[in-house]
Amino acid sequence: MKKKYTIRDVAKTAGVSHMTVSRVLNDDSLVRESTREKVLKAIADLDYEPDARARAFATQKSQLIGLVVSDISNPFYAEISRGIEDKAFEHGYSVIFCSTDELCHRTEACVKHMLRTGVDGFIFTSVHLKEPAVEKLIADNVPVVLVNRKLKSSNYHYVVCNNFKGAYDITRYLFNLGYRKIAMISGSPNLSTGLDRLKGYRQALEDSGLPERPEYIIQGPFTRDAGYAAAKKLLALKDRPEAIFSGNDYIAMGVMDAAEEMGVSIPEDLALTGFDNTKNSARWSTKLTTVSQEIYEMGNLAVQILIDTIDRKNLDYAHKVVLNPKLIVRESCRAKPRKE
Amino acid sequence: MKKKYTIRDVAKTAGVSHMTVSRVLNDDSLVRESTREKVLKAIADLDYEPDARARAFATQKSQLIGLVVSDISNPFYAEISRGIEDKAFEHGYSVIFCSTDELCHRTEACVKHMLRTGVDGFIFTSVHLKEPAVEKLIADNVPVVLVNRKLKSSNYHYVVCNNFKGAYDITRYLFNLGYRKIAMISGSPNLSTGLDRLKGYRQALEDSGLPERPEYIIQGPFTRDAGYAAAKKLLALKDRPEAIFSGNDYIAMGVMDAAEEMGVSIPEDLALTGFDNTKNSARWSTKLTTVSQEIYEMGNLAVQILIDTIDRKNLDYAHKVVLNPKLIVRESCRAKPRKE
DNA sequence: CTGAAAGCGCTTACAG
DNA sequence: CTGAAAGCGCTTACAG
Repeated sequence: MKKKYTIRDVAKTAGVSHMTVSRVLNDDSLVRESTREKVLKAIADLDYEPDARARAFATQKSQLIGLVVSDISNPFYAEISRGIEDKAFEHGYSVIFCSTDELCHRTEACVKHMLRTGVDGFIFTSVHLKEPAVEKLIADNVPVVLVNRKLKSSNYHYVVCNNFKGAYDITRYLFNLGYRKIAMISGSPNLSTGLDRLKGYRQALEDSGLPERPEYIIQGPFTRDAGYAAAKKLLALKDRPEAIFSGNDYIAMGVMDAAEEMGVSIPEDLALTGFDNTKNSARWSTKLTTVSQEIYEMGNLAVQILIDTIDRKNLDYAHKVVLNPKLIVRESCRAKPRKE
Repeated sequence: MKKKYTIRDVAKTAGVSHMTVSRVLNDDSLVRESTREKVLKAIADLDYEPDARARAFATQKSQLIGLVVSDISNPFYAEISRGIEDKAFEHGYSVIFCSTDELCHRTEACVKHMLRTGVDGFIFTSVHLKEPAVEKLIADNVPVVLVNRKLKSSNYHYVVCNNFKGAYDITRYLFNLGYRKIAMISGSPNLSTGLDRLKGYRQALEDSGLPERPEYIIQGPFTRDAGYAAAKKLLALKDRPEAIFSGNDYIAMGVMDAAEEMGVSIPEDLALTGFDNTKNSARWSTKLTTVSQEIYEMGNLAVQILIDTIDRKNLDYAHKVVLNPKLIVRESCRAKPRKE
């Protein structure tokens, strides 16, 4: 690196005190215009850059947001991250990220790591219903915003999609298409997303006057493999479901794998839906009916709330933002043919 | 936030000087075991956490890596990012990221922003052949590693895929399948990836004794839309190509769109290949023959080199790592049928 | 509008 | 093995 100039070098060059330089740097208006110009010239001449670390230390603010995410390479989270990044940048914040792979001990390690790097606040997109490390931060009044998923405990800031409604609507949609044997491959029950979607499905069954059949509900991780395994089971049932609501699009992808392997045609023999409207899900071997969330916006909003919290330390009441999802109809399900 | 204890509070509690506490914190071996225990107990009792900002200031190191990326929400870059993150975490570094959307002025803004946040070094995954902001950093001896793409200038650290070879191999593969009319929809010519893949294609044509036909080469951005537009043109030619080598998988996706629209069947009427082996490209409406790169590993290696550079300031010679790509054969192209 | 003083919480370098 | 001194480069709060 080239040799670093300090604020005092600039001051000497400009013939003022270092305090005046500091004022110019911070756009303090209490500087005579001619003085400001002298200082700006000195800054330009020396190609001076203020020392970020010194400033962070003096102000007790790093302008750093810690983003704890399930997996940055998962497109869903990558899109949230982009929403977070853009808004953070706008406000002069940087965001550091850490992937947990959904493991609580990694969440804890990430938090510790970020505390050591000195973030001003946290965004979590990947919490389980219980997550001690996160709950401790909240209890300590560290600025925290949750995105996508919620904790079981209640008083904190969050931005989520109305997963209950999304699941309810899509199940009702299948019902309205004429299906009565509707199975659900739900995500993990210790995640708020999986839980809420399951609740929505159940409520829709009830409101449709359909019985809940335990063998039609399979819970597991939100993965293609889990979807594949679950579909193999469901499609092997004697009384096979006519429609499957998948807890997310990756699960639906696994269902497609299984269906293809078992010679089950979608949508002829099986109506299939997903959840999330994952990028490109419109282009899979069968175009997927699904539920879209405003993923990017969730990230955006979270940063807004977080920065408000950091600046105002206004932790008296919790921001609870619930966005509405939207049904996206594609070819993977169509009205049930009236055979018999 | 709860009230912060300092190193001096711990010292007082433990009945030692703050220097001794500092030593314990930094695993300095020159501390008597009994003293160390006293200090550790005091740290635990107060639930003391060292102040990251003060430490960064005192050591002149933030343990922060700046990652400048085209778009974190693009799965290709998200995977590189994950490779970077994991290795960084291992070494106690955090990574802050900034997306540029391939715009030079945004690269510049990101660099400025990261300099202000005080990173110890940079990783760029998205440079154009010329990128003044990056070249300036390199000239100033700031630790920098490029990943995926190279600059035109020569003396710096980089980790890339052998794009020339990947393109060469896949073009030869098409030739060996019996195709003679092979078009290429290349990425942008001011990116090293696009350029090298085009060179590989050209060399393969030459070595195959095939003439280069200008109307068979279309250059543009690495996007689905660009692929679509280019394919519309190519497929409308009087002497239509029998095979299209797409500069990346997204372009190939656009080709599929165009082919579907124009009633051209893949692989029956048109052999198609991509580049990158994008996740799930095995599951598109037509499974794509493509070239795979070790994306995650590129990120991993880059961090290794960057940290070496930061620690040793060993900038005398440049690390140039070139990884070999691999041909992935799937159903989107098959041997040319011998008709006439 | 400008400056001298004190301090943010650590670490480095030296003394013992 | 332990401690007193000085300093990293800024900003905050006060004085003028």
